Amino acid sequence: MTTCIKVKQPKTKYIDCDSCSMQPVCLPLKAGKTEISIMDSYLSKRNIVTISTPLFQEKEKADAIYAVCSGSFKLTETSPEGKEKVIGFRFPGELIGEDAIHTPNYNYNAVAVGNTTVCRVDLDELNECGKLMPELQLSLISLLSKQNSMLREEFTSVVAKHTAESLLAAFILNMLKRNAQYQETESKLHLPVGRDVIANHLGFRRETLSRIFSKFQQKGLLSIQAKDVEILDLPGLQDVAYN
Amino acid sequence: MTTCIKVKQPKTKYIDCDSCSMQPVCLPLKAGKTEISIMDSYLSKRNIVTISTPLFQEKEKADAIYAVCSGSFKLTETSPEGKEKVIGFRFPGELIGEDAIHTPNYNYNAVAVGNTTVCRVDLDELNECGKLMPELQLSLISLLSKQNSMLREEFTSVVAKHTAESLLAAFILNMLKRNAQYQETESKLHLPVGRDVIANHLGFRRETLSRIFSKFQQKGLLSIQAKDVEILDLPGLQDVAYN
DNA sequence: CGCAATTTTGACGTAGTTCAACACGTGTGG
DNA sequence: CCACACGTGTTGAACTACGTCAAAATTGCG
Repeated sequence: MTTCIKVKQPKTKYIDCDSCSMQPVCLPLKAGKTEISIMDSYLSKRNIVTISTPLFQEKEKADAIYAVCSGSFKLTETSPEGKEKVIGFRFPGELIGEDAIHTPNYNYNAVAVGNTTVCRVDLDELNECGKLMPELQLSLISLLSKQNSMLREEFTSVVAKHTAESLLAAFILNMLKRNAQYQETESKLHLPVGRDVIANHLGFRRETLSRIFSKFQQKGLLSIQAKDVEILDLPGLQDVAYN
Repeated sequence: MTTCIKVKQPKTKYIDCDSCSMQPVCLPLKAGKTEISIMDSYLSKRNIVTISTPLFQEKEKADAIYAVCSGSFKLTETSPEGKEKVIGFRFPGELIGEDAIHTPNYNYNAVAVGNTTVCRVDLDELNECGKLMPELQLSLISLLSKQNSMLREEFTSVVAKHTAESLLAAFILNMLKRNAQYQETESKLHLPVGRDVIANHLGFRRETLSRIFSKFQQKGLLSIQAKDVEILDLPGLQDVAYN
C-alpha cells in the first residue's frame, strides 16, 4: 500500500500489493530500515500508468518483468503476412514478459487494454538484488512456477476443443478462474475487450461468437450485456466446455 | 556424462547432460571437491528408467521436478466423465512437474511413452541446496523462464487454429522445433505415439488425422511412414499453419 | 442528440467433421 | 499354416457447424 502509488480512475479494478503475485518479490522492501535502503537502490519498483499503449513490442530488448496491477493487457503476435493474432490476455496479479530472464528480445507484443497500471522490475536490478537477498530469488522461483501452471492450465483449457461452443465455454471458465483472484464475485465477469479481439483470439468470426453467446443465453447458461457477463449455470457451462 | 548413469537401449535417443535443460541445476556438482560433497548429500540427482509407467499422477503429492533425458512423456488429464485427455508431450531436455514448486499436489498425469530416462530432483533437497548456493537458484530461475516460453509458444501455436489442417501443421512444426534441440536432423521427426493419441490431443478423430496426413503427402509437404515423418516442404507447411 | 462503430440476427452455401464399414499389414496363439 | 485380434489407413455418404454476405439493432462517443 505504502509502496504502490495508485492513480484512481473510474470503472477500474485495482489489486492491492497484498494480492499481487509480485508481492513476494517486493516484500523484502518492507523488512527493515537498512534493507529498504539497499533495495531501493537496486530494485526500482515503480507504478506506471499506460493508456492503450504497448508495454513492449516484438524484437524489443527484454530488460524487465512486469506485474499487472490494474486493467488488462492483450498479448499479440504479428504473423508473416502482417496479420495481428491475439495470443492471450493478462490480468491483475499476473506476470508479463517473464521470458526476459532468458531471452534477449521479447517475441510478442503486450498492449494495454484501456487504462492500466503495472509494476516494472528491472532485470539487472533484480539480478543484483538477488545476489544480496536469496529470499528474493526463492520468491521469484515460486512466482515463475505459478505463472507456469497458469500457462499450462490455459493451454489445457483450449486444446482439443474443436467446436466453437466448447472453446468459448472453456475460455470463459478460464477467465473466470483467473479473475476470481482479485474479483469479489465468482459469477460475474467483465470482458476486457470487444468481440473482434476475442474472436481473433479464439479463431473464429465476430458473428459466430455473437451467435454462441446468444445460444448460451437461450440455454440459460449466462446473461451478457455489452461486456459484462453473469454466469447463471456454472455446471452447465462446464458441461459444454468438456466437449 | 560422469554424473548421469545411462542405460543403453535400442532405438532410444539420449541427450547428454551437456544438452539437458537441467544441466545448470546439476552443474554445481562438478564445481569443486568440497562443493560436490555438500551437493551430494542434498541434491540427489538420480537417473531412473521407467517403462510405460506413470511418473506421477493427478492428486499425488508434488515433491519433485523431473527432467527428461531420453524418450518421451505424455501428459494427460482425466475429465469429470473419466475420459483421458492428452494435454501435451515432453521431450528430452524439457521439464515435467515444475508446478511442484508451488502446488501441494500434481494436477495431471505424466506417463512414459516407451522406455525413458529422467533426472529426478527432490524439492526439499533443492530448497536446502538453494540456500547454500545462490547460483543454483539463478539457474532454476532461468530454467523456469525457459519452460515458460516453451509453454507460451506451444499455446500460441495451437490457439485460434480452427481448421484441422492448420492445427496439425502447427503441431508438427512445434514438435519439430522442440526436437531440433537434441535431434541432428531438422527435417525428420519421429512421432512418439500412435495416431489415436495425437488425435486425442488435437481434438479430432483418427480418420480426420489420417486424411490430413494423406493430403499433406499429396501436396508434397511431407512423407510419412508409420511414425516417421520427413518434412519435404517446410515453407509450405508453415503456410498451412498460418491459416 | 446524432452519427459512427460495434454487435446481433438471418439466410444460405460449403467445407470439413463424423459415422460406419471395410481393407491392409502385423503380431499372436492355436 | 490359418484364424483372430489389433492398430492403422482408406473411402463414401450424411450432416452440422462455421463462414460469408447482407441488413438490422444496439451501443458508445462526441
